[in-house]
Amino acid sequence: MKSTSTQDIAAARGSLADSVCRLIADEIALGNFAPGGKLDEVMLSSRFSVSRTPVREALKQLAIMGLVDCRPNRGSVVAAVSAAKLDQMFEAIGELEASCARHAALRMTQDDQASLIALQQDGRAAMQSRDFNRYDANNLALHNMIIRCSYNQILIDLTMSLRQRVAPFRRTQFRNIERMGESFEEHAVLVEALLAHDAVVAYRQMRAHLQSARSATSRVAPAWLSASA
Amino acid sequence: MKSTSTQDIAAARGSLADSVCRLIADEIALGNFAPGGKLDEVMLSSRFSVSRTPVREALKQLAIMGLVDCRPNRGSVVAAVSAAKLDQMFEAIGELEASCARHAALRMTQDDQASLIALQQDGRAAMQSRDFNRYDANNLALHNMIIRCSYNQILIDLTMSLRQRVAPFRRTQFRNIERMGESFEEHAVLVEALLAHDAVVAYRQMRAHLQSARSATSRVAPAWLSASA
DNA sequence: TCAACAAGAATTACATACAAATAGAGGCAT
DNA sequence: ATGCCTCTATTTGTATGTAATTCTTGTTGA
Repeated sequence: MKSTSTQDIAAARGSLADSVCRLIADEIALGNFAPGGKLDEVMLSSRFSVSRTPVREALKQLAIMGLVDCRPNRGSVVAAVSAAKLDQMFEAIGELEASCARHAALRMTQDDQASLIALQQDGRAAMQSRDFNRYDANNLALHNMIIRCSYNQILIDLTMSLRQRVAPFRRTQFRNIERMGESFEEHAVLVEALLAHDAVVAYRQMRAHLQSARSATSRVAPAWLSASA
Repeated sequence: MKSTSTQDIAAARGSLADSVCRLIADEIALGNFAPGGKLDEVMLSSRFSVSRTPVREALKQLAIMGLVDCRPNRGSVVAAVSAAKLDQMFEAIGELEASCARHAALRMTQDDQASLIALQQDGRAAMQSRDFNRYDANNLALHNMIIRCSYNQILIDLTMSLRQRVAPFRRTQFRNIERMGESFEEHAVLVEALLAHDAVVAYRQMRAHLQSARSATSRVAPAWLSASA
């Protein structure tokens, strides 16, 4: 598949390395590069029609972000995390998003609240029409909204970065109607707390919500988890 | 000053880029490179006796870590953060360390507890002898200990990384005896909660502790904070 | 037959050369 | 005199070449 062409590169402003970095990150998140798979520099450079230098810089950046594992003199592979580490990631996301929710409860504006209500209604519609994909997208949008409403760019960056990092391992947990309804109910309590500026409940509810989402996703226990990482 | 020579580079195993990355990070943390100051690639490469390639890769990595600001075609500068952003960083650290404290309360081993007690006693000695530098070091060690005791490598990495990021802006807040005593008392409550496996109090106390440390440091309001970042 | 060693192939790491873009200074026009 | 434009010099971005390390494979010995 040649979904990424030279034009994709040129379109992005800034250095080629950053563009390549984003492109590889997207491919990883989309699952086109399997975890554990080797990322050959010449393969990547020919794929994106650039030289090896920006590819190398991109790989180094991705290593810092935790998406690839860069072994000295031995090449780079897509970071394959152990089940234990994936669990730690979900735990950390829970902590971060819960903190975001608390701050969001205290800081979100009227406009934010309106957007939140709109998202919730969209989620309800998605649930009622049994549209798993739509609900999944809505779930993502709702969480991103709450994260942004923390109005702490550091927290936002950390949380989004970590979410991106687990993206390749995250298959939609909404494959059955029960989980979707459960999720919607949890969202409802959460949104109510946020609208009421109830920081304590918002925090606790977000934490509980991600806990149940965590156990829901952990059941789709996958082969692409490495034994040791 | 030629404190960093070729030998420093050779000593570190692994790629030159990673070594250069660490060296630059250290220089920044130590304040040898002032926030906002330009990081000329040829200057750095001659300083560390390497070519520009590993320097560039190191700068890219540091940009991801947030220590430098890499502007396209305009060079890299040491990340100068605004007072507002610094405050956000302290807030985020508070959230992360509080989460670590909660997990530490539930997960720390007997050995961990013994180490914690030893650290607390060392802190008491430092306070009683009015040794600000020693107390500062002890404070750092105690916090690092608690962070590690979360036994969640993701949380540990995120927290340590963020702490490193604010390091250049952190001057010791223990310049008066009152703050030191205050800090020790807060630590005492915290340690007691940790030893009792009281997650709720440990979380709350760590959060409160970092809050007061934050206001203590924010008073040494510095000139090297950029107006806009 | 299996294990260990050696040689070759492939891939990464680093350096250097070249190209492109930006910032600053100086001149010109208004 | 001031604002704008252009030219130049400096610096960054990319490409390619060279050296070093690792992985593979084939051979030899037990």
